[in-house]
Amino acid sequence: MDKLRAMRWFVQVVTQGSFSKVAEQTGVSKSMISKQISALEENLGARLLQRSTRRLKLTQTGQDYLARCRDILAQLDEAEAQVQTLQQTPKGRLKINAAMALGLTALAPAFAEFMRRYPQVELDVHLSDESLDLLEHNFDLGLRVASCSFDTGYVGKVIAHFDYSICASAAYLEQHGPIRTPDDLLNHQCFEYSYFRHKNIWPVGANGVPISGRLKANNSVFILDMVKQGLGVGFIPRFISHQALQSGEVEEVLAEEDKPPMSLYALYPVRHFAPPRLTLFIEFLQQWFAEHGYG
Amino acid sequence: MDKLRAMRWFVQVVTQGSFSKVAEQTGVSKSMISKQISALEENLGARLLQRSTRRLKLTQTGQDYLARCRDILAQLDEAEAQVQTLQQTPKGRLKINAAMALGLTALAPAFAEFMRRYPQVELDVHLSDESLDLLEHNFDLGLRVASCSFDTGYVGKVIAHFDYSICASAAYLEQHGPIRTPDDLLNHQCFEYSYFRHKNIWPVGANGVPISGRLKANNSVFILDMVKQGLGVGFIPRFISHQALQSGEVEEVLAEEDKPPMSLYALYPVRHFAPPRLTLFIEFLQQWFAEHGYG
DNA sequence: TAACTCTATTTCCAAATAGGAAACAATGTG
DNA sequence: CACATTGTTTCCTATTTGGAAATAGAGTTA
Repeated sequence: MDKLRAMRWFVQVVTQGSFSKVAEQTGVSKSMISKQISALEENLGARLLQRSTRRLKLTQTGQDYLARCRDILAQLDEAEAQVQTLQQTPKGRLKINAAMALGLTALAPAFAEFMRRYPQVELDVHLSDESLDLLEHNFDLGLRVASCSFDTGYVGKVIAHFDYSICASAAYLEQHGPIRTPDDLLNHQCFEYSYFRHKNIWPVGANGVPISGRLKANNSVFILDMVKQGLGVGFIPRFISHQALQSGEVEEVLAEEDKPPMSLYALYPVRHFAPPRLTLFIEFLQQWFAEHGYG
Repeated sequence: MDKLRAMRWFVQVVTQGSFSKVAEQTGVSKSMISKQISALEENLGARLLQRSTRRLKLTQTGQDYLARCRDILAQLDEAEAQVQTLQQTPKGRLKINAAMALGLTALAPAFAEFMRRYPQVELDVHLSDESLDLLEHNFDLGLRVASCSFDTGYVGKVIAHFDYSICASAAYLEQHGPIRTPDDLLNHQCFEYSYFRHKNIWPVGANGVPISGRLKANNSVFILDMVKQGLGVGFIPRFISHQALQSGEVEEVLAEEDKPPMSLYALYPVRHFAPPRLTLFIEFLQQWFAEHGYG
């Protein structure tokens, strides 16, 4: 029996409060979790969890053992991190969470380059826009833009700086007239991004401009696509619009106006020793973005 | 792969300096040890041992990892000991070393009683008269009589007190005459015990008596058997002669004379937390011998 | 109270793995 | 230069693992 794995699962079961959740997250069947926890209890000669079908509760013994498990597992990770530091050969898996649009645009080429350079490191990338608890889902790293509400127990580090771009297609501009000052936006189809901090006020000009339009969406890539098709104007992070601007599919307007800066943050758990592959990855990202003009 | 077991084996391999020795002691094939150590290295992505067919040498990484392994494994044992302390249900295996004669006589009934009372505890008893290194062979407990040269890293505790008896068979005494004073021994067939501290001087009377006889042996049980068969007189620990004296097979002579006392020592490794089954076992022995008149 | 839903557990079976015997390779020894 | 000893590899079987599905149990809702 793989006792270490059982211990890891035990810790997860307690933090998740459910066998099934752990099974789902870990990618094994719940029968496995059940069997292994039982085997662990059998092996220890003690019941760790008081189970009912609806609720799990740590026994006194389980409480004590849990703390020791956490400690032991942390030390084990530390030992392996140390080995890899000595070996200079980053290995293992990184479980990464990133916002959907970010992953589909700015991160993809950077990740690809990393994977080419370090063939021993495996990536487990979860793209999602829901802000889920990194700790509970055992993410090694979270990548978020301009989010300052960091999970407790995580460290935030700035990886890159982005800015916004206001985009429209040439066809659209020709049809609806040019945009030369912020106030011109008042008469245009301006698309609202659902999660945008300032809602329907675009932060350009002295006091911002209240915009309106027929489309509101929760995904900037989708909005960009609508812009490409000449349906309106978008306030779009440059890392998303970059390619379309290069290719001429869309044009930037009000480029000279000041727009609020954004930062890409790396969030990772506070640990005594972070595994080398993690620090390596973060440093790699930082350098990659610097080299691509997003320093 | 059972990484914990691999780590244990790795530590053992280093202390023993050999795969084969560990295989023999652990009771698995050497191919297993080899495979598991290799798997551990593979898993870590680092070589731990520099091997030649004749010599093993820790790599720098191995040295670091070894220390952490020791630490982690100790903590794991501690955690499990703690669980069992909370549960009050001693479980697991005790690997015990004891002198041959001791095991065959005094210890056997005590061990049997222990096994009846605590069915969850397994015993792995090694009887041998060679004084081997308890630590290197991973013994939880050593039982030795009057030995004060404790291994380093072990704690010694007195379990019981024995005395000697001078024995002869009724037939022998009838044939060779009675033994009423220490000096009478000079004219008798007195058997010498090879490992006896005082060699051929029996410590009775004012200055001891130099004895001689046709038999010298390194096993008191064997000597007792010779005594039973009427071949001579033996200076025999009472825990060995006890039964024969009770049954009348042999008779005690010079019972009133002072003889040097012996102590039964329990030797066990110094640990932060000894497993409950070990402290339980030692306390049990102590009590058992007290109840049987050897306090 | 009954149907329902979401748990953990058990059962059963196919697939993977563990683990030993023996052949093999390599290195220090006499 | 044989020899003895040690770690590795190979090959094969017995065991174990682990998932799908059935089962069982407890809270929730109609």
